[in-house]
Amino acid sequence: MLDIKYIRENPDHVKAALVNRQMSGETAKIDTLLQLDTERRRIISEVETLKATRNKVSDDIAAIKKQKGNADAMIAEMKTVSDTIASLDRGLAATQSQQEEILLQLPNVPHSSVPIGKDASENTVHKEVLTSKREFDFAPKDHLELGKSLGLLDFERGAKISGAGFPLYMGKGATLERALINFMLDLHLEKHGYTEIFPPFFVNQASLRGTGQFPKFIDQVYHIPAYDLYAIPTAEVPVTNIHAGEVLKGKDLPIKYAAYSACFRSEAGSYGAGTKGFLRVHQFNKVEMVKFALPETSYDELETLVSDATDILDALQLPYRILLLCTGDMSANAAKCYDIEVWSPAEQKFLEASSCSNFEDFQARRAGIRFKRDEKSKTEFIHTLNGSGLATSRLMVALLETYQTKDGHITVPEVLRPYTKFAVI
RNA sequence: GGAGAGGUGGCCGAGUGGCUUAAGGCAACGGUUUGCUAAACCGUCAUAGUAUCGUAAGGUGCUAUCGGGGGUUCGAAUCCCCCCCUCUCCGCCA
Repeated sequence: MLDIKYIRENPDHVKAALVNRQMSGETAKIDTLLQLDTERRRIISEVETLKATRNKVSDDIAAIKKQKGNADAMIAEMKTVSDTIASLDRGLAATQSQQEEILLQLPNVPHSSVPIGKDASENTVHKEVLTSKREFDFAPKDHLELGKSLGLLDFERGAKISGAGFPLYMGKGATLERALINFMLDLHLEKHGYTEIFPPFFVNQASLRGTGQFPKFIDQVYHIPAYDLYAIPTAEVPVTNIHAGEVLKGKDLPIKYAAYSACFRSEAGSYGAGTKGFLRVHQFNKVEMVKFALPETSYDELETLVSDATDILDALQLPYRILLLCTGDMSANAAKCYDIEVWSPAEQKFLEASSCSNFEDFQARRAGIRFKRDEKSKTEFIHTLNGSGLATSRLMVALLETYQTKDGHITVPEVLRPYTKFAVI
């Protein structure tokens, strides 16, 4: 959420951000917002003057009554004042909720280092690491074929149990998945200094609002009406909200959390191309990294977040590239975002395995996450960042395909063997 | 699911309609005293909104906030209703 004061003082900058995000149709909302803001402040000024009067006169009434005097006329007068206050307060609440509704829908302002572009075609390649890219002397099988022939993955039975898009891992496939999760968590804890979190997988609406999935992206989230709970689309939601409504100490920053969770996404409206197997699923596993950082260091923290994620791919010796997303392709909550894509030999294309973003104070303002530099200083909003490190689904695709042998088996990468306890599948 | 007890500032805790601008204590911070530490004493000690002064840091006024929301009243931490959370007991249960 953007600061209404910032919008009031920089309306053209905010409108330009919308245009750069290919949302030029939304710029009129800024004018509406500013009108509501003027109206809101006008009512506040009027109603607070009346409240000050009422508070003053109520004290006078108390004093008169204490001396057994008659205050009937003042009471009658204050009754009409109170009625006016009630009426103004209703108008204020209506104006505020309209303003809030627009504010919650507005996207973040992209950082100045983000390239302006209309869509994914204008993302720029930030870095490519293809040293481990493998030349096959046979036609590589895809992950579906490998998963089926080796008995690792059973999408048909997953569909029988739950529906399409709910993967079922079996035997060494399940073990390999668990090994990947443990390997990634251990690396982040031991080498990168993150604190492990195991969060709830269901959250309330306030948490989704805090990280920005509600209201704009709520159609992507599974909802259980009977309990009014939402299945987390990413551990970002529960982990970022750990500190919702809190004032953190400057000396504790940055705070770095790493969390495994299952992730649930309805992927409404995205059936069709590129949906087979793991390429698009409703449930997947992910290790998520979340940082709470000082505003002046958050962009440095973004760079290390990306390298923390790619360390996994380097260790697994999988080829990948890092994209810097342009204004038109970046998600609404982010100020700057890198995608990490891992190479699929069978698909002959890069698959998104991670998204690392700096939200600046966008989520912090929604979730009320602040900090004080020291005892004396005023509270400021913190900067939040998060990135997958990594999602196992696309990683599993790349891993199975890259490590397949000519006779249809899988060589387990060295770093995973302590976890799998087997070297070949 | 049933019954009961609770939720007050960073923490503890008083507060049954106006005398509370939320008592008192602890912790923290600044200072005085002090050979050093400790103690004592003095002071500071919320958050947000809004208006205003200031180049700014910040100051000042007003308003709101005692788990959340609504109601009664001239006036609510206090009375009423709904909800959330915590604890105790009972029941059920993977």
